[in-house]
Amino acid sequence: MENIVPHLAKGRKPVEPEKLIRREPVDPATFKRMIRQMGLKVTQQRLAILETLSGGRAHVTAQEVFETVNGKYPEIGFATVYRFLRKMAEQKLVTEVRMGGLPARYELTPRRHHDHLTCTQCGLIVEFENQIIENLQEQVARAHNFRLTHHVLELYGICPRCQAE
Amino acid sequence: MENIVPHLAKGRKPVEPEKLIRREPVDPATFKRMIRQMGLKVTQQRLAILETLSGGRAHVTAQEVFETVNGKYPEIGFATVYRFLRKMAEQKLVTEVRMGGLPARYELTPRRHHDHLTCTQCGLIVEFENQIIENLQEQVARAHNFRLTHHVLELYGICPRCQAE
DNA sequence: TGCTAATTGACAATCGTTCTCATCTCAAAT
DNA sequence: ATTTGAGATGAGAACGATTGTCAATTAGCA
Repeated sequence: MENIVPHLAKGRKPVEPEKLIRREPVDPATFKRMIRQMGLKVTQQRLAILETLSGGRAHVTAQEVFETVNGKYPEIGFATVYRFLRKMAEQKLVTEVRMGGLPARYELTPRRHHDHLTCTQCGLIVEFENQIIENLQEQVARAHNFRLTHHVLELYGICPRCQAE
Repeated sequence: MENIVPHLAKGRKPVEPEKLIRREPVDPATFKRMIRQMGLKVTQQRLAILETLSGGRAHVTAQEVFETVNGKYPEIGFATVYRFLRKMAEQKLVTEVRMGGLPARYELTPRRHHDHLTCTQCGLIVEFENQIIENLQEQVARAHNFRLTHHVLELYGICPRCQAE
């Protein structure tokens, strides 16, 4: 059956791994600083979670983080992963990316703000920045006397490779 | 505990009812046409759901639709509501509005496309149109050779009334 | 009016996420 | 180094939204 709610097809063929956006690994010492900065205790679990967030694919679900960390620290519970991700999101150290009704994906908050362009066929995520759009959003909020706190801009479409097929 | 995932506070005071966006009721005969147009059978349940979608608050959750319809037709099951809303969303007759991790809200697809500006304190929803933003989105997609299918633009902030408090 | 596929209601199941609580551990103060 | 207590953890139950299952019902054409 078709799923309309999720903007990504369920039985989709996954995007080629080498196309996934990745980020440079972060120095482990930095992690401790980040955790202390949040006023939290430094634990093995939290370091492992940060390591996972930093090393591989940029946009991961809580489940994916759990599974990866679970490989190294089999005793970890998924509640810990969810809890820490939430804490970090509160402090804006990680950013949630929500695509329709699908599980939330998390990324270490990048220095520069960006939005996402997602392929509904293969799940490819392309990041883009557009300051003009940002400005126009501010303008819209001002016009309605809102104080803007954040926004969600997700574009969905078919990537070049999937169009070709 | 703070909830970061939903972009709306859980224990929020609800928006004043008269501020809720409403739409003009639609002629019942139109409903039958809409249902037939989708290649579906006309049933009391479906008419009641459409009536609910059309009459009151513009943006309603599936649960709210269920409860309203349930008042008139106590035998209705919520599966019927979900099923029909999904069918209509597939056919783009209704549009889903997703705000963070909160339950999806549905509205009869309006003639003119618009996006939403939501108050994270009281849940007030303001609709806005901005053709320039739309154009820029198209431009971004083109720049990455994507064929754009749809987008989600939700702005979140504090409405004037909540700022005043 | 009778037939048949579409639709329904009841409720179980699922999925992502959060809560509970007894146990454990980091790190500040000794 | 040891104590100690707030904070963190793991296991699993609970949760809320949504979807699936299936036998019983119904719309609408012949």
